[in-house]
Amino acid sequence: MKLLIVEDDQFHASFMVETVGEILPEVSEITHVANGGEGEEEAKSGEYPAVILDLQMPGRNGVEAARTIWAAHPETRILFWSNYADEAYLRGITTIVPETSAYGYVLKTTSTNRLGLALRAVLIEGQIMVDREINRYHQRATTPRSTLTESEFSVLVDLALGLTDKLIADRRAMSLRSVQNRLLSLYQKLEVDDEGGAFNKRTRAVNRALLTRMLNVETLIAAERELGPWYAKKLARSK
Amino acid sequence: MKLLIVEDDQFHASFMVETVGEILPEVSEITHVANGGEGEEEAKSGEYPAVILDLQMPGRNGVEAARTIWAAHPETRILFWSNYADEAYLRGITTIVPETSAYGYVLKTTSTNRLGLALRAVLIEGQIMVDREINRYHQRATTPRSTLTESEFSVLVDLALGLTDKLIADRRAMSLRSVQNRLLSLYQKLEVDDEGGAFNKRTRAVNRALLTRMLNVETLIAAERELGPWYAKKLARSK
DNA sequence: AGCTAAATTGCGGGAACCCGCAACAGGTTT
DNA sequence: AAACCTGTTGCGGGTTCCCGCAATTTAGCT
Repeated sequence: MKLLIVEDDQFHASFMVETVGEILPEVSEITHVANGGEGEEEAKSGEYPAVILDLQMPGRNGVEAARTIWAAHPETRILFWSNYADEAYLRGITTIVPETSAYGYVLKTTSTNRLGLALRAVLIEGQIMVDREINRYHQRATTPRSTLTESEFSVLVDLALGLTDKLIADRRAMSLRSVQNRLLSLYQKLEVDDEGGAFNKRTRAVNRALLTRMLNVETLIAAERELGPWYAKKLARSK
Repeated sequence: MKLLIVEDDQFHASFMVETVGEILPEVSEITHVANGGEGEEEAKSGEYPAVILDLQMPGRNGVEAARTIWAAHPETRILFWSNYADEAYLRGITTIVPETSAYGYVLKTTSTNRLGLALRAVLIEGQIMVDREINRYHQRATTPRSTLTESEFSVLVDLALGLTDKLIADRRAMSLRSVQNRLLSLYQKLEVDDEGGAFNKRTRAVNRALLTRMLNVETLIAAERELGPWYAKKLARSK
């Protein structure tokens, strides 16, 4: 079985190569590339039933790479690993993972034991496995900040891109007032409080989302790339 | 000579220990801790003339750790190393480095050669050394986006914290209109354009600053911690 | 001291934002 | 069928933001 490793940090890459060598005798050949673009290129061949993807990389990040890989080969099993337990990543992954495939998400700080377990479970057995450290964010109803719905999240992204209410309404195909309602519930869930005119709710919400790792810069970069074409088309349409 | 290494990634830490062992025979003893808080604690003893600090760490980050270390022992030589060439880090460092000391800033992706050079130059010779990849950001007048002044930057931080114009004016001790002038020049330098009502300049500016790495989340976390006490005092005052 | 460029502040108004109130639709429960 | 919960939309007005205009202060230079 051939395995593709996409990882820009050479120390982490060599550690991963070594670990896989020890734990997965099924793997006959390991290819290692150092960024998302090369990873997509390499995976295009369809020779890799299993891929390990770093999430934060210069250029195209892991989620974007996964999207194009899965678009061409939906059965590919992908193990993501990352420095951070950002909810934004998990959200990005779960919305693009195909039914037919398997994925995993482990932190780089996990023990070698748990990493080995994930390697086997996801890449060999085709299970879905998410590090409990990450999952913690996803479903703790105990905290005041509850999870966002899908539509709330997309409005949050647009907000963080710096769009006006009107343009968000346009993009997400809803009325202006609905957008503002979404924002209202966002403010509540992010615990954004006016405090008597001390805070600008709009930017404060972005701040809270970033600090709670509900949103991250990589996601914004990717979102910006998606916004570009849409906006250009809109301009052409309105002329 | 005793050396303190503060680094949360174990692979990077062991690589650094190894490299130092090879390149700096002057170092007789290496202590390694895994986060900023422990680093400050360890450095309090004053036994370390030289420190190597990772910048992004869970909990207290490298810039904050450096501040407390330098506050107690201003002659300490500190080499920062980081995954990212964020202008925000460099700005944070240059504003706190004491006259009597030396510092360096290298990327984790630099060659072992250059890293060795920096180790010797900064920790042994007491020079100041900044990776050219980072310095690039600092002083390229050629790009449309020119560098921010100190006061523009502080307004940018407050903006990203989600404060209103009024509160920024209060905090930075200037008039409301001045704050707005600062914002105006910020918008220009960050190339924030209204585009006929499509963008909210406020959030768009934060977005641009984050994507160009002029600002980063770690800086925001630190800024939030500074804001807290001031705001509490203000509330008490106004009562 | 005197002159000029740059920065600071006040004023005013148009636009966007924030949100309470209220009407309405679709789906679920009783 | 009636009550109910959730999500969408319009309207109105109070607030903040954005910025042109103009007067004033500060900083830098001769």
